[in-house]
Amino acid sequence: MEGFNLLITNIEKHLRLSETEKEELRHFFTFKKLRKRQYFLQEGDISHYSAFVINGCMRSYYVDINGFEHILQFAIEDWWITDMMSFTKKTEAKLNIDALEDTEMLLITREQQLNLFEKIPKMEKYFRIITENGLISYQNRLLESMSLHAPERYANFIKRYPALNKRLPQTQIAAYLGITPVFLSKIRNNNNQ
Amino acid sequence: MEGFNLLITNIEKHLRLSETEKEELRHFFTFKKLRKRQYFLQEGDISHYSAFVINGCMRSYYVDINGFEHILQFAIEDWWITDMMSFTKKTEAKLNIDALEDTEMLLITREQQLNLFEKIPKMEKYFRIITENGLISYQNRLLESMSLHAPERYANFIKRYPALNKRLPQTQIAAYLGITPVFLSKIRNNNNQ
DNA sequence: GCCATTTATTAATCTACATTAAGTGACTGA
DNA sequence: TCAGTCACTTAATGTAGATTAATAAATGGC
Repeated sequence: MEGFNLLITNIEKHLRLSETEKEELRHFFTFKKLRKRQYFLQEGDISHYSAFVINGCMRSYYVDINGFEHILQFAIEDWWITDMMSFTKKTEAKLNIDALEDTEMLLITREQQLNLFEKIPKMEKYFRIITENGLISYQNRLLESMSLHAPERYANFIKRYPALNKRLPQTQIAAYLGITPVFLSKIRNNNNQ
Repeated sequence: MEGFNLLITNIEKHLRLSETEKEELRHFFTFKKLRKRQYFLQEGDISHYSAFVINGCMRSYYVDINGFEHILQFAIEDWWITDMMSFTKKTEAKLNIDALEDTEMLLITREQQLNLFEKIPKMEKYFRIITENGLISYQNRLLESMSLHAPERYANFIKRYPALNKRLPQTQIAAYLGITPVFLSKIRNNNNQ
């Protein structure tokens, strides 16, 4: 399966897998390609899958009552993405997830994930760690959004994700930072007074 | 141990425990009391413990370069609180945690937690679920902070935590909502135009 | 290779919320 | 008991960032 090794490498950052376990693991995932702009999840649907990106780029976002998009997460290669609320509780998703570039990924359903925990218990550890890290990064973003002004948040974004800054259109970065593209343009040209 | 049953009840919302397991569990936790205004964790220290609140109220907050406090989380009875980043990675905490009321809690160290996962593997499931829920609620807050105005965020806060709204001073609620107490006063008296 | 759409820039005006300040009542503690 | 702090209110003024609109540049479909 294409890209499966990337996942294995990612898992092995956190724990050791035997060859047998790697072989077993393979059967819990399915491969999927998305075209640029194609939806992976739409608001109101149930997020049956959690996705591990092999290459390309996805985003999860919320559309407010005025139709504006607010980006919660980008996911490039080696990152996980899903609507955690909908995935774990089978509720209707509030988020949309789509592809910003042609993207390849590996999918797992919640049921398969829970089966996996039975079959290879240490995978529970892997997902606990992934989830801890996700929580940390949301916590960090919340904290930044409360304590920093837009130019500083943008500076941190560049420092943290230099690749994304070059790769993504300004509209998307603005929707991630919680500002308008107009204001991001000013920040970039240092006209923000 | 005082309050231990509250923890057991909380765990049993997610999985079954045998009597033996409950007995074993007990040894992984220590009991601690805090006076109102007493620190549980200070910025720069390492968060050795994760705390389960039995009664009282705690908060975690970040102090920005201008000295303003931004509250990330309140924890009343039946809630967990820690600086997840510092707790899991042994880095210097960016957050402070202190008691808003006299508080009793049960503590576990990261080492004890990891031992616990060895000894009672299903406890890994418990903490995975707790962490998933924590991630969901941070995600939700970030989303609200990006897509709603302060009066709507306050309305949601009241709906979600009616008890906290009555119990906490306005200063603390404002620091949680990311606004000034002055502005919260206006919102409450509906003078926010 | 051209037209249509999307993406970025610049400037003028507007608004949600912050800041400062002054005043009130309530709680605290020697 | 009284001074001192603390929590809240109200009002005047200030500002980070939004909105709108006009224009330019880049992109993409056929």
